[in-house]
Amino acid sequence: MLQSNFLSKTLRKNPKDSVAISHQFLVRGGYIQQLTSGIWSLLPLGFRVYQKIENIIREEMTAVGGEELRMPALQPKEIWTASGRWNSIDPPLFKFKDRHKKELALGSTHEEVITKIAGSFIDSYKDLPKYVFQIQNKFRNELRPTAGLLRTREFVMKDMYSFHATNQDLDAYYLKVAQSYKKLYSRCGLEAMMVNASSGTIGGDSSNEFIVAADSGEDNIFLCPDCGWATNSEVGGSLSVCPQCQAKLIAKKGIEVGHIFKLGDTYSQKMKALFMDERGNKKPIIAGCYGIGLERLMATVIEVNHDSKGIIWPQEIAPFQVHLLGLDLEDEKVLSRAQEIYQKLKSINIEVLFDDRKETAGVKFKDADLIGIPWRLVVSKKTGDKIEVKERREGKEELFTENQLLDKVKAIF
RNA sequence: CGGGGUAUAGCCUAACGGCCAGGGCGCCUCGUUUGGGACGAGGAGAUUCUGGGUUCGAAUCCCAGUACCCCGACCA
Repeated sequence: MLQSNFLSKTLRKNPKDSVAISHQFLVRGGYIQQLTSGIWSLLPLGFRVYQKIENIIREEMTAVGGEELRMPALQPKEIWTASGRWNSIDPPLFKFKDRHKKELALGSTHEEVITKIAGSFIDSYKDLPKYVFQIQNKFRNELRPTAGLLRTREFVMKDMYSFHATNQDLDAYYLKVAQSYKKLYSRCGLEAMMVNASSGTIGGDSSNEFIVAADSGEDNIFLCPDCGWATNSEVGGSLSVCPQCQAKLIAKKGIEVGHIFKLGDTYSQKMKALFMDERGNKKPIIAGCYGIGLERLMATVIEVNHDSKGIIWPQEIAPFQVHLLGLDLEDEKVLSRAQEIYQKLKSINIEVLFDDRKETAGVKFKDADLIGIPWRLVVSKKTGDKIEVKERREGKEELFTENQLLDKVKAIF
């Protein structure tokens, strides 16, 4: 991709009212733009990162047996009155009427819709278990959106739902999903802790949150350094000692990047999603649900992967794998050299962003730091027929020949 | 929703109640530059959020509305 073709531009100054680092760098780097409070566009650069995260999540959910589907954002009032949540869910639904005066809502979560679907196909214990997920826009009438992408009113969520004949089967699968969550966060460059959590208005028997430690986070958690037990202060209160091993707990701030629930038969009971067991008894289906907010995950990555100059993307979700800066491009020899490197990298399927703009070296370096692609290459008069290579995170510059560069790149990606 | 704050060009901002709302970034033109946000000259770009009020005179003071931000609300 040629940087001269970008729609967005970088900004020198932080947006006026911005506080969160991720908010500042995402806007300044040209990744996102605000439409109105809590509602954001993902610009081409931001959308590339988003798509990488989406694909990682899709892969991991598929790996634990999930089948992808898509449920509607527009939902009728009836299913929400059936579950008893039309007026009680928090944050509230965006509600409105269609031209026939029929009441509708924009879905903030999909337990109602999926329970209706599952109930219609699952008749017997022989039909269980089943696992489905979607990656879809959610709408939440938040009291107050905050911090750029960290809390918004419209966002994309991966929501997975599992259906089981027994609580034991749910428990086993729940652990499996929890493991896949850890793996997925790690692929995104994050270390997430699983903590005991409140189930809020989703309901159910118990739930766990995945928290990434960050001073900018708004969740307070207590963590046991010895056995790894952890809880959100919402449920744990102000504990000082681990209930499992009596070690002294550590208090930390963090960002919630996922929440999984053992719903049990909460929705199946209310919405009559029943199956017949081995003895011919009708029973409510046992369910679990598992959610991740994608834009929040993206912002959280930046909260814990940046320096004073800009973002430092982890390899797997960077918008491009390498950033090639062409300096002195008015010099024919340098220009054709840079274009040659650009084409060679593309021909071995490296995602390369080529800064071919008519800008000074300083501008290109500053923008590269801000945008945060993990590997920076420079071709200029000074580098001659070599290529300067620098890792965004480490910051040491090395001169490579073309073959050394190609070998290195093949080894990394 | 309760509390607090802000609103001046695409972005960041200045302006005691007093001349034509000033500057920086970005944008256009010309020239000089070119390894860490270059320099000079010229140019375009504003209903100072909206509506009322006070005043000889309002970006500035008052009232109302709106929008956005921050703290609070068991939120992915």
